[in-house]
Amino acid sequence: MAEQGVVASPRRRRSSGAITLHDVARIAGVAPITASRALNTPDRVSPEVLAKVQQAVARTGYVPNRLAGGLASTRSRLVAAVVPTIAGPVFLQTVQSLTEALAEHGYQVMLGQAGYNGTREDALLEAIIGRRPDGIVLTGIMHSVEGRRRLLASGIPVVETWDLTDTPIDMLVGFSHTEVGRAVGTFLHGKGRQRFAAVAGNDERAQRRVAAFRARALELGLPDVLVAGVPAPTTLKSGREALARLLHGGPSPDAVFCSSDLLALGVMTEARARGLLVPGQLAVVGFGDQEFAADLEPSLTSVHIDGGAIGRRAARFIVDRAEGRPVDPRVVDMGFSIVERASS
Amino acid sequence: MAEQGVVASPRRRRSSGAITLHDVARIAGVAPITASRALNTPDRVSPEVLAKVQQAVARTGYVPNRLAGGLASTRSRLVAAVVPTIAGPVFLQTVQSLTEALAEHGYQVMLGQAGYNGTREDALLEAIIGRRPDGIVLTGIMHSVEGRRRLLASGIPVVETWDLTDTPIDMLVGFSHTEVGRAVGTFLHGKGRQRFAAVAGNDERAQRRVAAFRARALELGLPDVLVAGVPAPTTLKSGREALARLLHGGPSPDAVFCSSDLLALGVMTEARARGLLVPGQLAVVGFGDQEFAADLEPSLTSVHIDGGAIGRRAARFIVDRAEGRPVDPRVVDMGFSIVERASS
DNA sequence: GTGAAAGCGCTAACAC
DNA sequence: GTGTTAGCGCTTTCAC
Repeated sequence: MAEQGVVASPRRRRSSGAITLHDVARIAGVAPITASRALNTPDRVSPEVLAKVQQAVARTGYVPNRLAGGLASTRSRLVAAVVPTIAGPVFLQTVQSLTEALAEHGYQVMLGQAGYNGTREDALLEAIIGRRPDGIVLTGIMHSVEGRRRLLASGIPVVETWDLTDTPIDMLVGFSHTEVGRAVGTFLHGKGRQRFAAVAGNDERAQRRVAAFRARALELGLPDVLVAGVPAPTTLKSGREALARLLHGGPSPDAVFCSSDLLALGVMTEARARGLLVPGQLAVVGFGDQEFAADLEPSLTSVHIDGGAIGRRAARFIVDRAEGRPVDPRVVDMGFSIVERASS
Repeated sequence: MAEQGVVASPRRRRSSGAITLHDVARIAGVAPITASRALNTPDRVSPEVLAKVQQAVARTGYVPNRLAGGLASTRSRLVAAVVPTIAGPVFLQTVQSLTEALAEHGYQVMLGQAGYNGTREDALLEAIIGRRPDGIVLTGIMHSVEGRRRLLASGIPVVETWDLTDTPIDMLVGFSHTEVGRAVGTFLHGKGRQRFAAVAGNDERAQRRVAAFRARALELGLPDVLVAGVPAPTTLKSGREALARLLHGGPSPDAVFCSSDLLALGVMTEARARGLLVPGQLAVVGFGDQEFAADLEPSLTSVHIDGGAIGRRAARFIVDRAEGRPVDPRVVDMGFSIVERASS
C-alpha cells in the first residue's frame, strides 16, 4: 500500500514527443552511448553495430537534438555573424561564403543585425552570448569599449573582418582601409587627374579611406579634396545628390572616389543627366567591385575586395579554434586591388 | 576510510565555467527556480527577491544559457530563415525585417541557404530540424515533395513567403505571381505597347509571372511574347545579354518585362549602348522595386513588393504560434502594385 | 510567493 | 568496442 502510494503518480513531464537517441538505441539493441558513437565517431564502433544503428535511424527518421548535444558537449556548432544590416549589399558575399563554409563542417550561422549606430548592440550581444556560439564573426561593424569587454569576457572566439586594426579582440581577417585610400589617390594621380573629390558614407571605415585619400592628395601636391558625406547605408540616390552638391560650389572635380559601387552608379547617373562626360570630364572610382560594376556603361573602375575569401577564411579560423587546432597567425591581410575599367 | 575511498575522486566533468543560474541564486540567497522566475516572470516574484536577483545578475554579468533553457522548455526561440542565397538582393528586406521583428520578441534567426537547384536541401533540413527551431520561414525557394514531407513530419511551424500556392505546408504570406504577370501585360497594353518581350530568370516563380504575362498578351490580341531566359540569380550582365538576344532575331519589341530590377537595369544599359531610346522605343518594367529603381535615369517602372511587410507578417505568424495564440487566417495575400515611372 | 525534485536529450568520464 | 553513471544548465511539475 505504502509502496503503491509512492509509485502511484510519477511526476511526468511532457517531452517533445520526437524520436530520441534512446529510441534509436533501443531499436538497434545497443546502449544510448553506443548509438551516439555510431553517429558521431563511426570508426570507433563495430561495423555490425554501425549498420544496426544506421538502420534504426533510417527507420525512425531520427534527427539528433543539437540543443541537447550542445549543452552536454559545450559545443553548440552555432556561429554568430554580425553585420550592420543584411540589406546592404556589401557584406553579402562574405556572409554567404561564411555560411556555406561553416555548413560544410556542420556549423549553422545565426544572424545578428547591429544597425549602423550601435543602439541595439547590448541586447544583441546578450542574445548572441546566450546561445553559447562556438564563434562570433563581426563584419563591417564598430563596437563600443563595453561591447569589446563583454566579448572578451565571454571567452567565445571572435573574428573581426573587413578591417585591419592594431588592437584586434581576437582574430582578424581584412585589409587596410588606409592603404585603399592611398592607392586610389596614387592611381588617379597617375591618370593625370588633379582635382579630387570623394563621396563617402558616414561609417568609420569609409571615413578612414577618405582621410587617407585626402592625405595622399596633399602629399602629391594636389588641391584639397572636396568631400560629400552621405548617410550609411549608401544608396544610388545619395550618390546622385552628392555629385550635385560637389558641382554646386567651387571648381569642378575631375575625379571622384566613392565609398561604394552603388554611390558610384549614382554619381555616374547624375553626371549623365547633367551632360557631364565620364570618364572624359570626370573619372569615377567605386569601392567593393560588386558584380554589376564591370557591366555598367561605362564600366566602373572599383576597388576589389574578395568578400567570399574573407568569409571562408573567417570560417576556417572558427572551425580551427573549435576543433582545438592552433590558430597562427591570428591576423590575415587579404589585401585589395584596383580594377581599372572605363570610368577612369 | 571506506568513506574516504568513496568520496576521493568524484567523477568530475568540465563545466563551461560560465556563471550559471545556480551561482546567481546562491548570491541572491534564493533557490535556483526562484531566480529563474525573477528573470522570466518577474511579476510572480516579490519585489525584494526581484531586486536581489537583479543585483546578483548585474554583479556577475550572468547571461542565461539558452541552449539549456531551450532543452528544458522545448522552446528554442530560434527561427530558421531559408533563402536560395543571401547574396541575391531580392529577399534581403524580408530577411532584415524578419530578423528585427523576431529579435524584439527574443527570437534569433538562423540562416539557411538552399541554393537555386535544391542540391543541399536534405542536409539543410536536417541541420535546421536538429536545432529544434520554433519556426521555419521559407523565402523564394521551392521544395521537393520529400522536403515538404519532412517539414510536415517535424511538426515545426512553417511560413512560406513570396508566393501564394494552393497547397501551403502550413502558413503563407505572399502574393500571386500570376496576377503580377497579368497586371503588367494589362499595364503595358494600356500604354499602347504592342510587341511584348520578357527577360526572366529560370526560377519557378519568375516563370509563372512570364507565363501569365504571355497569356495576357494573347488575350489582348497581341503577338506572342518573345522570352529570353537567364540563369538565377539574375545579374546586370545577363540583362544586357538578354536584350542583345531579343534584338537579334525578328521584329524588335517595344516593351520588356524583366524578372528583377537588376535585369531591367541591364536592359536599359544595353539599350543606351545601342542608341535605343527608353521609353521612346522601348518600355522597360522591372520587378521588386528595389531602392535604386526610382533614381535611375530614366527612373524605372517596377512591380513593388513590400518585402519588409512580408518579413514582419511572417514573424508575427511564428511568434503567435509559438506563444500558443490562434493563427487565423493562415494565408495572407500581401498584394503588389505597379509603380509607374519614366521607363514606361 | 517560494522551493524540492525530476528530467529535457545528449555526451564526458570512467570502467571493463 | 561497449556500457554505466553522472551530469550539462535550465524549467516543469508538484507541494507547501
